[in-house]
Amino acid sequence: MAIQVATDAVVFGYEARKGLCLLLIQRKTEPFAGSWALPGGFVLEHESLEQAVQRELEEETSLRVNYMEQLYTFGDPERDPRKRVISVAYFALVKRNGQALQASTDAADARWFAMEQLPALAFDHTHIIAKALQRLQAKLSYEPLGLELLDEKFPFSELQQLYECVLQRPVDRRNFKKKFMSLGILDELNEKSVGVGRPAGLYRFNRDKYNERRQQGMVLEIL
Amino acid sequence: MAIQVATDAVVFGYEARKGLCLLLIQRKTEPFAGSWALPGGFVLEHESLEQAVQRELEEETSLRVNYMEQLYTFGDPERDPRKRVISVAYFALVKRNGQALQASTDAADARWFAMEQLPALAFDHTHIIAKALQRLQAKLSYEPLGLELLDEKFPFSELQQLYECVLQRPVDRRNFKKKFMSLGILDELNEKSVGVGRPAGLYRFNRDKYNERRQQGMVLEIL
DNA sequence: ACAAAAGTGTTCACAATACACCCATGC
DNA sequence: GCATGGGTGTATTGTGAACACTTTTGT
Repeated sequence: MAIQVATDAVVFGYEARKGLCLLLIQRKTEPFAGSWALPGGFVLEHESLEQAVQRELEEETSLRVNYMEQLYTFGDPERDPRKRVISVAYFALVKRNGQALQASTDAADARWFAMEQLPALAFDHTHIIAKALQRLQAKLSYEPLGLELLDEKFPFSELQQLYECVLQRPVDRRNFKKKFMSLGILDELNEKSVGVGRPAGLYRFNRDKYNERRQQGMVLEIL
Repeated sequence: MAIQVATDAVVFGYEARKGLCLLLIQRKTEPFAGSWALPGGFVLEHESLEQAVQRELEEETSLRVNYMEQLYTFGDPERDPRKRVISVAYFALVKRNGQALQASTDAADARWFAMEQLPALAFDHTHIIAKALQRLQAKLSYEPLGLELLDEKFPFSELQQLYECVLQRPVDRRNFKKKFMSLGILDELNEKSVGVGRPAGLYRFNRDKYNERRQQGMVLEIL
């Protein structure tokens, strides 16, 4: 009997109200049927690892992600109680606006959970999530990953709140804006947000400028 | 037919004369028999991934490494011409002083190659090595990994040369020493090196102090 | 007019950089 | 005494951090 290869996706979303959220599915099948778990499943013979994660994610939640990278491979012989399975975990970010979740195929349900209110999880998924959160926090400081979590257009304060929420510490408004704007990857739009208080200018991520700077070997230290 | 799981080890060594070196083995078996490749092989049913890399490394080269961490998992369906194999690559550092290489079991030969003079390699190993080198360069800047490549006792200039060699740029002697010493993780010994020119003071890595600082959440930015 | 959130500049302290001369040993 | 590499300090510049008041809107 051979070793099986699976993938799991740690998918983060962000909402101003709930803060950082995580996408989980409820398992239909043993082991851990009924438990909440990361979306994922076995890799097919002829697909790449990336294709496998994306396929599983779509099958289980009908979701398309905005950013994805490999996180880590978990291979403890005891991580699956039934057989030997190693899992290549991926780390993903998604803009939540609009996209509805829709459980299907292998999942009984799919839901967003606030990071502070995660349910008990199957396998070693708590461990995987911890690693993903570390990665997110680390990368946020030197890559503009936060922009992958926000809507197309957003007020600057939302970006700041995202940073504060993920890094779990306050961020000075003026210093943050100064530094972030100096990266030259945000465009200010001629639109204002609505709501209570003074309307805020809206910004948009300029991916072209970003790629340009990257290619020039520019290091983007944000915090 | 299932997917197979293998591990590969990218093992770096350092020698003042040759600079950064890489450990390669010559394959005995198909595919790519006779080619040079990274040490590695299939994971057994009941061992962890780490155990697998270390076992393979010992079988093929009789070497024990000094530092090891997971690098990345390579899963392109075409990476092995015969069957589907995914490989979990590890990144390792070894102090070269003394330890003799000894090819055995699965390897026809095992040798250190200077990074600038690598032979043609089997599979996607060139790609794996490129990723490992990136990782080494990146980590060297914020973790004292260089110390895992040097002898127990070393003159400060050797550490500096190691950094210059890996990062491929000159480093100012005084600034480098100031910064590195301010980390408080090196002990100066009452011994001097011998050789041509003025004898140099010898230093030793104090792992206890290092772990202490880490636990205090200290960030070690080196360059 | 008041509550709520947005916008904006300056000062200060520390850290990174650049830089050149003298010292100890072996041959 | 000369060649080789080792050792050290200071001045300048740039960057990160701290900090408070005014503006715009809705109610």
